[in-house]
Amino acid sequence: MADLRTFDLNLLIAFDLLMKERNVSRAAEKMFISQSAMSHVLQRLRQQLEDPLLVKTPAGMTPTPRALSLVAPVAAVLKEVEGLIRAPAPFDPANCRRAFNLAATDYVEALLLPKLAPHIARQAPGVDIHFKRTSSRFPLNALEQGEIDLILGFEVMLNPPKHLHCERLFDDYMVCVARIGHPLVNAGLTLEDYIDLPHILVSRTGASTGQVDSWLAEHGRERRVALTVSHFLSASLIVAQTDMVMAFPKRTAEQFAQTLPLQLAPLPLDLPHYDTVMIWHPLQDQDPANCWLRAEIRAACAALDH
DNA sequence: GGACCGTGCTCATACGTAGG
DNA sequence: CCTACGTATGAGCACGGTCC
Repeated sequence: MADLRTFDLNLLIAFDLLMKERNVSRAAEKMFISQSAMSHVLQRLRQQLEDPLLVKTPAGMTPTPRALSLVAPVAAVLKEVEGLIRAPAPFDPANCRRAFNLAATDYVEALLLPKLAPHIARQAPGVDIHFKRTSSRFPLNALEQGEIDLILGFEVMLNPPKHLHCERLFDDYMVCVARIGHPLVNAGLTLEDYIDLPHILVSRTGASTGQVDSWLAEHGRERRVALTVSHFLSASLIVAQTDMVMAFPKRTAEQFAQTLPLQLAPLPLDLPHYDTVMIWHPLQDQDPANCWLRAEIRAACAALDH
């Protein structure tokens, strides 16, 4: 008996058909080859399996006991192989039990989760979502090893490697946030007014200057950062109770202003808009579960503007 | 890139058997 | 005995892989 390296597995398909048809010509037709070719195949099967397999009798081609004993196992093997090569079943969120790990900034988390979480809880009750805070270093290893399914954040900060898939989700820009009733902001904010105010800087990395300071430095100006904090939430609570102001992404500022006594005003400086992107590994591109989650995130982002 | 080799196909035909 | 049907066999060809 030959080993698998030399055994032509296509012979098993022919065997299956020959045993179903018990007729070389009809089996050949089913395999879209000539009768002669199928006869050659049968000859090879006989050599490989060291058994006549089908014997010509007055009743037609009659299987040997060895052939009969192989019918069920060969059919089972072929069915299994067919299952292996068939396209994967579409993702079924309603019956899926798994967890997704997303690396994201607190900005994305605060903005997206209120839209995303209720929808996922309804559509996919067995799916768990774990947001993990991104460090300043791009979590490439975690993404490549499958520990993280998606990365969400500002494109300009992440600067994703070219071989990864990167999709723009929405853009945003900075506004000035102050407490409701703030006298200067109420009156309309000039650059001079803005610079004179005490500022809160939100810095996850601990840096003492931000995008605003860079812009001011380019224009020969400077502001006073009176307080540096690491979270948007604590910054918002402080701004709501003091005359300090902060530069804040407009979308989250609007969100916080719904529950805190905060108002938004245009910044008296010209900062660029920035894109929030979704990044995934090419290995996950065709994965039905990952495709589904990306579609859910897209839908949640589309709902942000409504 | 060309020579060589193995594999699997088709074509033509031989062979075996059953039925008229 | 002839014919029809189904299977087996050998020659030739195309194709892909390996080696130099």
